[in-house]
Amino acid sequence: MIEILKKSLLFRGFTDQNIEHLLKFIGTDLEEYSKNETVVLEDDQCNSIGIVISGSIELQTIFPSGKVITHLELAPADVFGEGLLFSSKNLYPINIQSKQASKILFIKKDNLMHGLLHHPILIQNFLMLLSDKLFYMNSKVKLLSLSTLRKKIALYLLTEYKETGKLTFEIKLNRKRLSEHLAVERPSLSRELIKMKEDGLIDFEQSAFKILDVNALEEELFK
Amino acid sequence: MIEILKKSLLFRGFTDQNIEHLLKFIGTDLEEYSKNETVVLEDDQCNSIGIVISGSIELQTIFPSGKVITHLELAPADVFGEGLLFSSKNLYPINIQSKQASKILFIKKDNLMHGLLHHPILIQNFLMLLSDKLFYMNSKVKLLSLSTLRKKIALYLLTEYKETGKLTFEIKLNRKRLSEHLAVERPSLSRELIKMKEDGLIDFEQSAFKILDVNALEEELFK
DNA sequence: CGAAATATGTAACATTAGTTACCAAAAGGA
DNA sequence: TCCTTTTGGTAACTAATGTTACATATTTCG
Repeated sequence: MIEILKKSLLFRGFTDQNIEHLLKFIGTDLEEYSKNETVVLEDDQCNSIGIVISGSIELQTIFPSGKVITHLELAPADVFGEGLLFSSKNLYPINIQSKQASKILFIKKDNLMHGLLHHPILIQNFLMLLSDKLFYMNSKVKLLSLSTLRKKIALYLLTEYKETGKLTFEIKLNRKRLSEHLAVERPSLSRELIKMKEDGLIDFEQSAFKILDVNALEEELFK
Repeated sequence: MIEILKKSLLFRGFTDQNIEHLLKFIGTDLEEYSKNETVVLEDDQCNSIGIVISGSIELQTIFPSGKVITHLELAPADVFGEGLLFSSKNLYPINIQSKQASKILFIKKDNLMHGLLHHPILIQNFLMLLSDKLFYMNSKVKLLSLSTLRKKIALYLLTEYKETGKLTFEIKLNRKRLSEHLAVERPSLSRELIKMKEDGLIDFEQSAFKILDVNALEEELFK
C-alpha cells in the first residue's frame, strides 16, 4: 500500500517511513468494494478524502433520463473527494461506482486537517491537487463555452498537441467519451471530424490523430 | 484596510489584531491602478494572491476576434489568483482590468505559505476558498454540458430558486451577461425565454423572474 | 474460437441555435 | 434635462447540431 500511496499526488515527496508514520498519526479506513458496487451516491456528504489502492472506480453522472456519462476513471494512487472536503457545500455532485473489485483508503476530514497542519509537504501537495483540478475545470469551461463543434475539436486537439509537443498523437478518449467531453452527440462529432479531414486540417484513423495544419487549426478558434 | 480584509473570505474569523500581526508577519504589497488599467494579462505568471481593497476590477476573456466577455466583477474584499498560486501551471487564463481607480493588496506565494503553516484558520479559509470555487466550476460545467438552451435556462432558474427559496426573484445577470454565462447568443436567449413564457413555465419582466411551474421546469431537464 | 456487447461511421431528416439588422427602452453622463 | 450609450426584443433567414436508424468494425469474454 505504501508503494501505491507514494505514487499518489497527495503523498508525492514522502519517504516510506514518512508515510507509515503519517498514516499512524492521522488515522485511516481501508474499505473494499466489489465489482459494480456503489462507492458514493450523488448528494452524499463528503467527509473524507479517498485514495484508490487497488482496482478502479468510475465517476459518473446519471441523468434523470437514465443516460449515464462517465467523466473519469480512477486507477490506483488516484485521489477523489479532495475538492469537496473543505467546501461549504460538501455534497457529491456525481456518482462513484467500483468498476472492479477495489480497495479504497479513506482519510477523514479532521484527521487530514491534523496532518496538513504538521506536514508542510502535505499542504503543498494538497493545494496543488486542488489548484490543478481548478485549472482543469477552467479549461473545460473554456472548451464548453466555444460556439461551434469545430472550435471545440480544434481546441481539444491543439491542447493535446501542446501537451505532447507532437503533431501526431493518440487521443486518450474514444469517440463516445470525446463526444461527452465536448457535450455533443457522437454522430455530430464523427461528421465534423470528417469535415475537418476533408478540409485538410487534420488526419486520423481511430484514435491516432495528426494535425496537418496547426495555423489553420488555430485560425478556426478565431472565427 | 483591516476592515475590508476582515470581510474577505480569506481573513474571515480573524480579529483586527490577528490581521495586523499577520500582515506584518508575512509581508504584502499594496498596488494602485487607474481606471481601465490592466492588472493582469492572459498568460502572466501568477506568483501572488490579490485582494481588492478599493475600487473594482473585471475578469475577462478577450477573444482573438476582439470580442470581450466579462466573467466576473470583483469588489473590495474579493480575492483572486488563489486557484493559480499553487497550481503546476500557474499562468493566468484571463485578463484582469481595473474598472475604476482601485487598490489591490498582493501577498506573494512564499509569504502566504509561511502564513498558512502558522495559522490554522488561514488554511481553513484558503481551502474553503479553493473548494468553493471548484464547486462553482463543477456546477458551471454541468450547466454548459446541457444539450439545449431551454435546459440551461431551466437549470439556471432552478438553481436561483433553490438558493433563494422563493419562486419570485431577481436574477443577478442582465441578458447579455446571462447569454455569456450560458454560452449562447443573446437573441437566442431572448427567443427561448419568451417561448418558455408562452409555454407557461415562467414569467418575467426585465430581471424579475417568477417560476410558474417548478415541476414542469424540472421536467425540462429530464427530456 | 465465436457469440455478444460495444464502438464507429453514415445518411436523411428534424430541430435548435446563430446571424444580422433594426427598433424601442432604459440607463448613464455632460 | 437631453443626448449618447447600452441593453433588450424581434424577425427572417442561414447554419449547425441533434435524432434516428442502420450497417460495419472492433473488442470482450465465456
